[in-house]
Amino acid sequence: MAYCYDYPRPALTVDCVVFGWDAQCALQVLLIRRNLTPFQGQWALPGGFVRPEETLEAAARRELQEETGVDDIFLEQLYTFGAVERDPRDRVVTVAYYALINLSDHALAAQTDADEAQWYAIDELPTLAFDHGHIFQVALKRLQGKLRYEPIGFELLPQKFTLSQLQVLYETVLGYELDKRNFRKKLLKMELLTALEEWQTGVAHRAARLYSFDTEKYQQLQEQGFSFDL
Amino acid sequence: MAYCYDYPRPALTVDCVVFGWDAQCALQVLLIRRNLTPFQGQWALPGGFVRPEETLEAAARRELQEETGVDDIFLEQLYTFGAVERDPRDRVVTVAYYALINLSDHALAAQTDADEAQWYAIDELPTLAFDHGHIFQVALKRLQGKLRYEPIGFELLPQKFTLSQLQVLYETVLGYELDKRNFRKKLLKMELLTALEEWQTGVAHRAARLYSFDTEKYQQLQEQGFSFDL
DNA sequence: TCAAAAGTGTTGACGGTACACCCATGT
DNA sequence: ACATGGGTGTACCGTCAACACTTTTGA
Repeated sequence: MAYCYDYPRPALTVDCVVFGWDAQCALQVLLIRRNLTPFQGQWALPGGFVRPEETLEAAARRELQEETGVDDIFLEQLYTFGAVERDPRDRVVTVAYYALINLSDHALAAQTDADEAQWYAIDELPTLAFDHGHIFQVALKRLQGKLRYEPIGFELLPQKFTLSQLQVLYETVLGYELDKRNFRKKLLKMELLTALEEWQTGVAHRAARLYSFDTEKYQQLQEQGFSFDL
Repeated sequence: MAYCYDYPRPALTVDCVVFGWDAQCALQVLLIRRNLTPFQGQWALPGGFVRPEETLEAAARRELQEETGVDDIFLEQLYTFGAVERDPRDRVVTVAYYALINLSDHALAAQTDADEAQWYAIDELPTLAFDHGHIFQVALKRLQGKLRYEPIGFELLPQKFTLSQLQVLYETVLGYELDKRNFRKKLLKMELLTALEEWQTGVAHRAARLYSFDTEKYQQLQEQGFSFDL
């Protein structure tokens, strides 16, 4: 396609806030160390320029793959940031995405370029380049908001999980405690969890039953007007 | 600022889905007739290119002002649309906003350029240019979703309104009926409405009391963790 | 046998829903 | 006087929150 519209164009990038959940039950964010100016050497969200022939989401997935080896994960558009001075060198508008991933299934692969990628616990983040600190805050707030009324917490857990793991996830992300009995009652009544005939292993106490989230059932119920609510 | 990043750049526009509510209690959308190719002569959402020195929201407000004379209204980012072929001539990414306005207070001013602007009832929309039909659908769904848990319905009404007007607004936008007594009880219990010593005029029956929405009180309550819920 | 987490029910309070009639006003 | 919408209360039911003990297992 030709350049039909002759106006000066802001540059357009995508940036990803990738949330990970590990076996130590801490919420983490994936950062990369920049090896280009500006902010060379500083930590930043993975991201990069949108190419002319790819959609925004495709650009986000490509950058994630290139910079961190992460593939095939939950990814959703967050917000588009367009402050004029957010990049000191040029006008750059960025479409931010947030992603959810469980660290037990997706180890960080070797990166294809020289950037260093690393997980940081969300309460120990270094200072981030550009307005990435702000973008992270918006993403965290969105995650907290969505957790209660959409079943996205399961994206952070392994496919098979215990109810306690799920509860700790909710408590950690939301930042407050939940009653064990009420939590279990509410979840099981929704009938979205499949109780497996499998149990937790490697623990020094009674093993908990494993469950899996029934995506198909959720879609069915959703079409009938059901809406998830923690 | 110089062009520091040497990549081909998609063009960047903003488009606005402006919802209006009129005295006939119908939800409307503001459209303009295009006088440029592509889609010349077709109806489209108001919008245009983002200039290098303005934020996205500023661009949206400027385009609205230029094309429709509309000023100083509720405006919020909706979503960013980046399908590769959404503009047949060039790669154009658009950041969509939605706006709410009450038609009794804001008549359509004379437009500063030659575009024709017009309100359409949302169930009688013409075919729209580009993917604007899709953008409108997304905006409508967002409006329906937000109406229930944020007090944005008041943006569509005049500053002083009756409880029945508010109820009709909710019923129309949400698409289902509400119980009069329960609706009033719930709203008044929130203590967000100020009962005025003023009454509806020009009706051929008992005049209803006018209320106004107390924005300050809402902000106070919000800081204390209160959340609006229809 | 001890430690550590798994698993399980009941009660009281509150909020949601359903529902019908009289009142005020203008024509 | 009549037509039109304005305005009001109660009873039932389901959902949410609070709360403590027994069971299982590995060390």
